[in-house]
Amino acid sequence: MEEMIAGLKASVKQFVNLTENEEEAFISPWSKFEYNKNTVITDFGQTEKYFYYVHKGVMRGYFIKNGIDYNMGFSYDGEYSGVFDSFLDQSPAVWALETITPTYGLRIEYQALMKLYDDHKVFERWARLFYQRVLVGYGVFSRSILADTAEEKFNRLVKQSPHVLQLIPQKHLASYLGMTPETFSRMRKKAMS
Amino acid sequence: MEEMIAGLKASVKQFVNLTENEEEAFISPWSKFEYNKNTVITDFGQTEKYFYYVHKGVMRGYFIKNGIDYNMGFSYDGEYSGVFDSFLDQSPAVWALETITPTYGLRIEYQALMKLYDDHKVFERWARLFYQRVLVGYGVFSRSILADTAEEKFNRLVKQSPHVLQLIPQKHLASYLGMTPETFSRMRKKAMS
DNA sequence: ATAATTTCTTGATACAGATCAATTTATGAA
DNA sequence: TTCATAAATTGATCTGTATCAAGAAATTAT
Repeated sequence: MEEMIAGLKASVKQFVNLTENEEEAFISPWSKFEYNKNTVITDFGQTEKYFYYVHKGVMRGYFIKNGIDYNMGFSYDGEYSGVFDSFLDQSPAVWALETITPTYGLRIEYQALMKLYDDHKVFERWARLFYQRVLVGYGVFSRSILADTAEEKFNRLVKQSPHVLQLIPQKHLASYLGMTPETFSRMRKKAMS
Repeated sequence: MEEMIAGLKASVKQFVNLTENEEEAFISPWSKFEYNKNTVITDFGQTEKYFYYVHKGVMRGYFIKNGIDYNMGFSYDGEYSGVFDSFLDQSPAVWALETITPTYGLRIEYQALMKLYDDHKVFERWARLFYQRVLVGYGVFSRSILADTAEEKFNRLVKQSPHVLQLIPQKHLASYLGMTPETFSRMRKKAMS
């Protein structure tokens, strides 16, 4: 538990510095969560209740169209997670969240986070900076999706996050890159030779 | 000028309420800008100096790969614009911004905006809420790019923003949707019949 | 361990959308 | 207006990736 809290604090301090008071106010509303692998955390149509800090594990955000499963992104150790859009305006989720590996960490409820924003300016800033960073990541991703071939997308993934090839089933990585598992497998073979 | 300021105020008030003091502090650092059509505002490699409020006109964000021009998005009347990632960490732009139509509005310099954030909590909140909304939009866009056919993407665009077909050259809309101008034209023909 | 299920690989074929090319239409300038 | 340039259309062809299919490898459950 102490280790998780230390991790959460460290993640916040990437963005802002906290006084002792602020640190205490920040930590107290978070509670522990833990899920087995392949467990749906937030399903389609549910309203996202929590904002997650993933201490250990991997989650995937995904949606389904015509029975096909599309991954929008993944959350790893030390990152934040949750169905953002549903959480932000407390509306039904149009995409879902589930674990890929056993996952545990800390989470905070909507009202408690709103109270943090209300009570302390520094958390507004933290959130602004965090969302800004997510936005930059989305930009990188959408430029790749728009302009790169399957081979380029595969090579970029391997270069930027080689570890995910062991962590995440290839079918999920494939849909994340906008290709079929078959094409992903072929690109993998090609890259090795 | 007064009309533009009113527009800027209205755009802020979509997200937060301002006291008279805050309103005054907010408005004063913005200055007018105006560009002809097809004018590069921020080029690749430049550092984005401004955050823009587009009062009237259309801008496009784009990048070039292998000599091909890809549009990442557009800004219309009453919206914010700028090369966000470059602006946020004051680093060289990896995508560029230019006008499509004659465009004018208001803009604020990086340091002045940082000062607003420092001085008034409400502007941190405004920015947080604004970036959150942009993020939701990105999600919609990337789900469409990942899972929709050319025909579906075209139909979605027409349904959601029919006016852009008159405003923006088809070649730009085509690349935004991840297809060639030829395919865009064919989808257009198909949709009419 | 062994069976059952799922994931991954590999080959053959199909097709949506890209590319190439030639007109037509629209936009802008002199 | 008329000319020049750029954008859009349309047809013919090509190709990267999807789809279909079947076997191999890896996981998971009993």
